[in-house]
Amino acid sequence: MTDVKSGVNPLFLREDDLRQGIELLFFGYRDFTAEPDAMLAEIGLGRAHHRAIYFIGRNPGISVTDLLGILRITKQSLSRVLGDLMDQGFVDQRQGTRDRRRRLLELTEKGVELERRLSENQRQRMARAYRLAGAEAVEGFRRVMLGLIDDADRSRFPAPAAPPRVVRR
Amino acid sequence: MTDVKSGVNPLFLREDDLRQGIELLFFGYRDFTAEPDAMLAEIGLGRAHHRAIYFIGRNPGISVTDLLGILRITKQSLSRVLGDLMDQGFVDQRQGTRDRRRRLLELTEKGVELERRLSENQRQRMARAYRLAGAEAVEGFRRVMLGLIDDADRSRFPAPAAPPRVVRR
DNA sequence: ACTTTACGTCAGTCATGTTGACTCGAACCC
DNA sequence: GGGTTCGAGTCAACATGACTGACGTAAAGT
Repeated sequence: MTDVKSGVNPLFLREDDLRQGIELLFFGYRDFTAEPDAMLAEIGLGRAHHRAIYFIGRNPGISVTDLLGILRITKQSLSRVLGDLMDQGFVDQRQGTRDRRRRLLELTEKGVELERRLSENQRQRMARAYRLAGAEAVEGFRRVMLGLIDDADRSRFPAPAAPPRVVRR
Repeated sequence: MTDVKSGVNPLFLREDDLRQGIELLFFGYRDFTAEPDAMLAEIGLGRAHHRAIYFIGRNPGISVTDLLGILRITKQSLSRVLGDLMDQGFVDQRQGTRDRRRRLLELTEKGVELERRLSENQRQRMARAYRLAGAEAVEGFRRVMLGLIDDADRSRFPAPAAPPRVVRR
């Protein structure tokens, strides 16, 4: 598949459209994470801590194994991150009742506050993008991103009850 | 999970819609990079090398400074990466003619081949997502992603050539 | 002539990931 | 009851990709 630029692609998609998608993802992700990264650096934490805090906040009482499944890193890596977060009082563990082997993770009040500060930045950036693009575009964004995600994780995103709506100010 | 999301959001968008966007980006990026990362690991390179190769291929003759501007990393970091790529014969440098301080970067034939292999995977994933989502969704994806990107880099993405769909408001 | 720019390099540090091996206690199964 | 699997944690060693800071050199700009 050599680059016959304006030629017909068997997928009906032009090479440049695909490349543009790749680049949008690169630049989008880069800019999406830059500001929270800077905030985290100030308190000696990194992006990995943000991810852990985010998903614990999103799934209170999640087990270590389930969190590993989301993050797709090794338990040794996560262990270091969780250790930092627990030492600094952002995260608490409690033993599972039904299965006492499980350590269920929760944000402390301090953790909730940090999560809010970090994600607020990203929510605002996302909100700005949604507002600029319009409601219809948001649904398109959702559909394309879903297509990029492995089947295994697609189920984390149920179809919206009502289409994500942009509320006029 | 117990999502006790308190009622009113100071933003104009529902909290959950924004969170879903954040998560789509996280999972999408994670899955988008996983396979090329695995290929790179086999030849002792990493994601940083892929990024350099990609943008050199995309901008043949780009200067080191310009590449730094795209990647937003330090010259020391890029230097290591470029060194690896030049040692292994994926990238060539030539001196600028107008400005002889500049080192203009280009992929060798071997570099082009590697870039093709790596990005082919991502192009196919992107093509699949585009096909599943449909043409209209692709435009929406483009618009939302653009909104996530810092103003400074927005200009890298000119409006699509085909239907210059003017959206007001 | 002086300053700035483009690039490179040396040296040290940090964050985040990896493999592999091992322990411990709880749960599961025959 | 006993053996095995599972969830979690730990120790050790290592790779990668980022960072800061300092310094050097050559070319271009003023």
